[in-house]
Amino acid sequence: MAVVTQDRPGRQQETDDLPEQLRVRREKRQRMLDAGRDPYPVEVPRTHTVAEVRAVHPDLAPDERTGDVVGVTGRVVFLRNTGRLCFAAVQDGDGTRLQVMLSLAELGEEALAAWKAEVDLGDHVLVTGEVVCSRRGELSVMAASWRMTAKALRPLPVLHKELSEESRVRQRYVDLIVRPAARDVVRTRAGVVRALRNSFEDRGFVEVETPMLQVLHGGAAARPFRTHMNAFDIDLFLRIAPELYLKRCVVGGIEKVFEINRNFRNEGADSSHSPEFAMLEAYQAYGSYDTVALLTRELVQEAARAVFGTTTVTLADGQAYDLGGEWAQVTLHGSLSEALGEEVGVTTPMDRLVALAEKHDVPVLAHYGPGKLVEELFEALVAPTLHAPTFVRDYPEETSPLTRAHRTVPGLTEKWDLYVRGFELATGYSELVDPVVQRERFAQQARNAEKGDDEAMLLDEDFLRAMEYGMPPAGGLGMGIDRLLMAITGLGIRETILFPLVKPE
RNA sequence: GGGCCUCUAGCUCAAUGGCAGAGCAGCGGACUUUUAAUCCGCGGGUUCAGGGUUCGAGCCCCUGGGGGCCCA
Repeated sequence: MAVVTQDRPGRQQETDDLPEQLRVRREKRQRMLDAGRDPYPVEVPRTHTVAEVRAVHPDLAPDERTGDVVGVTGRVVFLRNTGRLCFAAVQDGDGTRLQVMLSLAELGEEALAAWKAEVDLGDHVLVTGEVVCSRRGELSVMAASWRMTAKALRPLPVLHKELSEESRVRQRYVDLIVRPAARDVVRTRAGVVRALRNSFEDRGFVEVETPMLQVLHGGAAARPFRTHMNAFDIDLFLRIAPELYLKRCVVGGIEKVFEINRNFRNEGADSSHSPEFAMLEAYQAYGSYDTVALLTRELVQEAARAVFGTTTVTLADGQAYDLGGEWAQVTLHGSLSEALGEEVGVTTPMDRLVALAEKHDVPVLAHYGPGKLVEELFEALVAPTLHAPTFVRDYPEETSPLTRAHRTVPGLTEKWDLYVRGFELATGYSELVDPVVQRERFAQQARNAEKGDDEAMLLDEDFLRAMEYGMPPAGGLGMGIDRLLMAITGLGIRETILFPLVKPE
């Protein structure tokens, strides 16, 4: 792309309006250009990363010289311009720091003066010289030459205090520069996703990518985002779940299939919800909710081991949290009955549930059926108490329209939710594969929509057609990647997502 | 949706209704061993926006906006 720049009479005026520190840096950049020194060179002769220099010379004695000449690059994070011997620390991309020293004797008057006049905190520089150790015992590069590799036009924030929470999120690039923990989260997340893929690979699963732009949204109970496609002049939805497409894959013979990708839900944003979030879904033909429960536990434990080397993870608040071993299993109605001190089951009448809800200050909405109300009671009374990883099993048919009926208890489905530290981390099912029953469930959803349930699913005729070709029995699971990061790090969701959505400034 | 807290210099934060400040950062000067160096000097503000009360508002009141926490 060709960019035409020209000096306009107003240019000086524009820079006059800037805060002093931004103006000063722009002027330094211009002075470098005027002097024929490129503040943004295309290529610089880096010979070693900072970490490599540190690895080669781990234990130099004070004042020791090595004879090794290296070229290191990094962002200047410490700057001490004294008379004839200057000190700086550069930080490499991985956060490793190294001292550089610039002396009148080694550099000469002109290069040293240029360093003092042109280099600010935050600039990227290349320093070439001998690896030495300072009199105070600090591993250093004694500069024989230096050059700017990228002039920063904005000052770094104070390096000794944390950025405000809002700045961290709005300017994550700055957060990443100044806060090692922010960089760690990025690497932890990458490690977790890699571990998940490895675990699936080991078990013979195939990774696929299914549509994010959908004519009909389905596969979950949630409000969707809408968008418009100009070429076909049709409205589309951003997907709320990949489920109905992954099941089409299973129909087609991809018997072990998974997808890790983004879902979009047009709902609130708070410390545990993001409108776009990364989701894992997996389907296993000839499996059931029991086999995917085991798979889920192994996925989480293998991810923790891959990233931390242990299933006992240390959370952000310093608490240790054990994800190892077998995990507890309770039933939805059983755990709720225990919390209520009164037996409730799938046949407990609506008026009794409403009375219990009122007693415990749980709001009852008009379109709630008994199943939905039981779940609301559970979420209010039981979920927050489930600290250790716990599978909560056997949910009402009413709220699980894509799930197979329980093999022994009428009115229930073979579904579990996995709770960790009080929040829902994953969910699993014995999938419904009877197309006639599936059609009836969709019809019920349509009736719910008419009663005002804006999370009700739409009837997907093509999905039903796929089911009518025959889908083998299967277990399915879904797990939020962001939630998984929260579970093993103890961080809020805005810390696990690099660039969470924030309202425009 | 409700309640509470918060928004001031590049960053992090102070400031009984009475001259808008500090640390770091910046600018000028000194310093060949500094580690958030030290010393001398200097600049830097639409106090989130708009309205109101007042002799006088960063502070009190109202409306709106951003962020956070708690509750539902």
